[in-house]
Amino acid sequence: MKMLDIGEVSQTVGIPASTLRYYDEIGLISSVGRHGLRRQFAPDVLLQLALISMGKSAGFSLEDIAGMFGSDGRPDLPRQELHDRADNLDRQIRELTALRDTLRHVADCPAPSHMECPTFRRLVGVMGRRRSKKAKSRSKASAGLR
Amino acid sequence: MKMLDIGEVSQTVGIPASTLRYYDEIGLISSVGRHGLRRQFAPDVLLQLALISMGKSAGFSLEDIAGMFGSDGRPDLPRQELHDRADNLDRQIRELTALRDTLRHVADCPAPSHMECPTFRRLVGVMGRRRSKKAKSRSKASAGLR
DNA sequence: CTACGAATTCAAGCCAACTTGAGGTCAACT
DNA sequence: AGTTGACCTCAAGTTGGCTTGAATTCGTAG
Repeated sequence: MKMLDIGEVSQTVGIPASTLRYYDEIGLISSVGRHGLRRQFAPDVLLQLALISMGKSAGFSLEDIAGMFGSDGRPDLPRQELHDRADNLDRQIRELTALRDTLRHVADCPAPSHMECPTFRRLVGVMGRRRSKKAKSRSKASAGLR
Repeated sequence: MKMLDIGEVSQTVGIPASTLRYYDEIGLISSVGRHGLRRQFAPDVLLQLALISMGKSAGFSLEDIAGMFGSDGRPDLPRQELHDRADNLDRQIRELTALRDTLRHVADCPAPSHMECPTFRRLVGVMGRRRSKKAKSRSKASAGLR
């Protein structure tokens, strides 16, 4: 099995080696051994890093992400928790869509202040409703509160 | 015009008063005056906070968000920049969707390690392609790199 | 065999985004 | 007039996620 050293991984995924070392340190990824001093990574790490990147972009903390997939590929969260997170993502996707539309609107709408523009207010209104607020219970990231 | 004091705003949107004060301090929102010592906010602030919340959930920094809408409701970014950000959001939405699906899959798939599951690999593959890497050029937030 | 360059460790530093705490002010109610 | 409680300021502290720097260790190419 072809191993990668940190430089190759870094090159490939565009993440600094220092960051990869840090991820290794906190157990988010793990090297399969050493060649001399040098960490050797299995190719799977590239997949893991893609996952991590997605997770971060969803606003999850590194700790959360570790819990979802584990550095070994096994999640240590119960199924229900995972489903909940997926549901939160659904909500977040809707919000992002609204934000995207709002941004496009703001870019094109000639109104001097958007607070007065009905279209703007409607777009923002998409997310107006307060959700049940039990959200922050566990890890905070799920509610995008960071 | 009915003004709100910080406690009401805090209550309504579920953001601590300390945070609102902080936002005021950095100019992300602004109070319309004081009643004695107390900041008074126009009701519009609720809309702004909704926007801010969406922006954060998209991974934008507070500074970025300020640039997009301004505490006055006027963006101080050029239209093109706003459109670019909207486009980035599109990409991010796709990633989140993939992550959501992956999460659901992980919750339900019986395979011992997901690295071996083809469905998993395909899902993650949705985002595999490196985008042109010019991404981080300006503010870093747009690429969801934080 | 030696030099090179890529990797290593470890401690310290940095930034954003808040939070906390001490001590003070003020409006409204009794 | 006095008490209450929500608000205020300002400085300092905290957390997460890295980055930086100095001193060191290797493997490989010449």
